[in-house]
Amino acid sequence: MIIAANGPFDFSFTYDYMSRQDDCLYDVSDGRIRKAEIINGKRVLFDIYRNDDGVEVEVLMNDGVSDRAVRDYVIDWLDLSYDLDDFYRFAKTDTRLSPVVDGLYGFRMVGKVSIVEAFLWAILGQQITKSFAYVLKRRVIEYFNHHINYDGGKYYLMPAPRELSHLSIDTLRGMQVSNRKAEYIIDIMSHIGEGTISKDGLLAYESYDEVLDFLVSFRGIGPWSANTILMRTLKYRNAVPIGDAGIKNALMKTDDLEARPSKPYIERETLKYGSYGMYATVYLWEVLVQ
DNA sequence: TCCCAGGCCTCGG
DNA sequence: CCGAGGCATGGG
Repeated sequence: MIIAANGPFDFSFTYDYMSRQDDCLYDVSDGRIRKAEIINGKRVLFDIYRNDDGVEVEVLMNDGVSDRAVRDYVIDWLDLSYDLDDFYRFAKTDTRLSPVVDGLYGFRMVGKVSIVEAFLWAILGQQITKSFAYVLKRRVIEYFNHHINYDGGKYYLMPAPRELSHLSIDTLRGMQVSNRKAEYIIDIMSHIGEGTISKDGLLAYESYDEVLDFLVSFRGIGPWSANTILMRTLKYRNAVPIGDAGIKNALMKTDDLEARPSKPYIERETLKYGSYGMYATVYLWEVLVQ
């Protein structure tokens, strides 16, 4: 199955980006990204890899997920439906973004389709280094040991929200998750398990402001966490995680600042990007890569 | 030792 | 509404 993008897409950037993460929910090797997932309640394992017309998907194991559902999943995951040229037209007019997008033609945001994963990551990722956050994520997911075995490999699946909400504080503390984060995870996952929070419910909101207010009403979800979810999962093109350490460092570099920029500075500079704020953020993060 | 990591909550003014 | 302090842990 071949999927074309709406505008430019270069799989090698997706591949490089994913290679730099230490995410236990996919494997990267030999030009392929392999992922196990539960779609519509059924397990599936598939590879994605470069194709001249976009990205090729090869299903390796399937409990009955339709091709259409796998296709929609990949489009969502790799953000293939977004009109990236529209962003580029804007970026070329901006002195800060113009050099940043140069050399990254066809780089797209890697999304998080699962809200369970998105909330878990938003909480675990707070304050600590990304590499440590990935260690914590791995510990939580490996604890449940849901996986698909294939060709000698083991491919992990996200646990269900109710499984996560039934974890004890002590179990999470044993994984070196902080006390407060443990509380947040258990609470949020019980909301997802009960349906108070659902992807459809979040997608049904009319405006950015409304869904942001709803998200930050939960303990443990602040502006940064809410905006990471708005970006990667709900695809709000104006979402920017103000206060993010990566944005601070990126702006310090692009704007040649002596010190780390203040929150008002970041807010002012990213707000003017409007509906391009999300992709501006995604590209600014890349200036910190080597 | 101190500061920073893909922050957030609580509390005192 | 705003700023300070605490939280957990690893790395420079």
